[in-house]
Amino acid sequence: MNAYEQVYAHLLAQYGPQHWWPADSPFEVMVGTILTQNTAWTNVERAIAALRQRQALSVAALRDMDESELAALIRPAGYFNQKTRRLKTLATFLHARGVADAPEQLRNQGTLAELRRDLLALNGIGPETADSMLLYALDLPIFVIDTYTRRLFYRLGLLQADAPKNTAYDAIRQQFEAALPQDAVLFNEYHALIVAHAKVRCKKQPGVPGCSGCPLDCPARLQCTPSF
DNA sequence: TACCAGGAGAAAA
DNA sequence: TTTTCTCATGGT
Repeated sequence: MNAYEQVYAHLLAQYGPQHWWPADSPFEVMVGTILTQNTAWTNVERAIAALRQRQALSVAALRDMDESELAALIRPAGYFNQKTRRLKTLATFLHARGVADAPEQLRNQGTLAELRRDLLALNGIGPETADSMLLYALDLPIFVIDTYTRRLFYRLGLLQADAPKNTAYDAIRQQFEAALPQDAVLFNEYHALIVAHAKVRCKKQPGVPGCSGCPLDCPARLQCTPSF
């Protein structure tokens, strides 16, 4: 068992299955990936709830909706003007691809690499958002790299350097994918567990060398000694 | 009050 | 090419 598999086993044992993504449909996942950009999930939930109340969680509804109304609905998620444009772009894309009624069918329209390229070409969809859609909405085996992933694996010494957010995304992703079986279910659970771990707050003696309060690194952002 | 939260794109250096 | 700025709300 390599280091990446050991970390996964550790996280799964500690936190259990996370059952991500928290959504009722693949399209809701796609909407959520945009709404959660640089935003706490609790705020996204408010926006999703408003969209559901308005029966707007469909490609057609988002395409047809007035921009000002859409912006008002997603206001709790922040960046509402930006995200309004991004949701409109996504809905227009899915409609153009002929999958407005079943967005999950997008997965049958090309290889993983082709679909990723097409999503990245859309304004407002970067690597993390595209990969979240591919993994959590389309069940395709691609590993999502986010801030939590970088921080945890840098602290564990499994990443060479704490690379800036705008660089080395694909290099880090490929490092994970090379070390693990190409399994969407595994990638799904692994990333969700990393997020679950990041949200935990250390309650023991953080900052003390050798602190055993955390199994991997200190979620309190302090310098507990990483251990397996 | 200041900072952070499941980023991305444009502008500036 | 790399770094900085902008977008914005809600919780702590």
